[in-house]
Amino acid sequence: MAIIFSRKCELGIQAVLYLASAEGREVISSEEIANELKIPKEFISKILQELTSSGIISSKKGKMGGFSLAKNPNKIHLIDIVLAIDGADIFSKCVLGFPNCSSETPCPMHATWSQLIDETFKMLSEETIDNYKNKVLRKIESLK
Amino acid sequence: MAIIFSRKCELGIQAVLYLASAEGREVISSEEIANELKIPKEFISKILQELTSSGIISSKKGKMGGFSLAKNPNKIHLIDIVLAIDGADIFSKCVLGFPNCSSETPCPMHATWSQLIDETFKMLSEETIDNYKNKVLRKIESLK
DNA sequence: TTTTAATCAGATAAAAATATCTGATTTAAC
DNA sequence: GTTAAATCAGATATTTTTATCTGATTAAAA
Ligand code: SF4
Ligand code: SF4
Repeated sequence: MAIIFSRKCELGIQAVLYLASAEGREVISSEEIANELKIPKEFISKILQELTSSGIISSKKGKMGGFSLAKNPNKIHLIDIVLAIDGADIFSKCVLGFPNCSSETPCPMHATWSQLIDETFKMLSEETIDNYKNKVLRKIESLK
Repeated sequence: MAIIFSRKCELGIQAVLYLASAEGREVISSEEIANELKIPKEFISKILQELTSSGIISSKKGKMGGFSLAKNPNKIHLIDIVLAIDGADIFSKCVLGFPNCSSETPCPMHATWSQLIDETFKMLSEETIDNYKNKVLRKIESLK
């Protein structure tokens, strides 16, 4: 189903981007996020909880509660979300599924794949969600 | 669990590489492959069946039966195995999981990711299993 | 202070992926 | 021809991932 990120991670990124695009407003309810992203409220709630406990977003309980970014959008990198939800496995494990390969006698796939995944890691680490929010907002609007 | 290929696909690649490394012998039984790769015989059998029906390997039934490459190892590309088992989704679907994105108003992730996945596709298409077999055989031996 | 609307936390359900079982079929060797 | 060893095909079981439900807690507003 998912390409390289888990579904949870995909939706986590989408949700954080949506929060970023709603700058200026205090908090956004999980219901609004669910409606905008066209996914069940309960599922995104679970994901938002994970992101809250890892410090990327913050939540306000009670009536008029909701979620907001925990820090400035130019301080949040995509890699933060990926690591919080999916962990670091994709950046370290063998792409062919061999257990405990030390890459002492690397197979020919190793070099190319290492380079690709390193570039991916670099991209995710460099890009802040600040750079993304407006374009993705348009994307979300096109879902309506 | 798996990075970008499904577990089936990982094991499919491993199995084809093992067949390639056993050049000269007529057929290899699924049991031998299972033992060498340290995975259940029944699971690899299912995968070998899929690869047989997609024409990458061929099988010989009955006593003394087993599997062998269907063509010269320099004619089999890694992409053949990936497409046969996992299909083309990873090369075309949105990495953020947005449905039907036409990339008319691409988000900033699009360009970088497209490039990375295109390079992956290119690598898988260019590399034949002939290039891989010896190194991977060493890898398999190190599992013992 | 009571009501209401929201998150939170943990349990549960459903779906998908992964793995295993069973029996039929095929073919080599006796 | 019979037996034995292998694939083949489809059903079933297990595990993991994805999704949903339920009830408790929190805090704003009446
Ligand atoms: S060398 Fe090959 S088998 Fe080893 S970790 Fe790298 S890709 Fe995997
Ligand atoms: S533009 Fe962005 S949202 Fe659209 S397919 Fe590309 S990565 Fe996905």
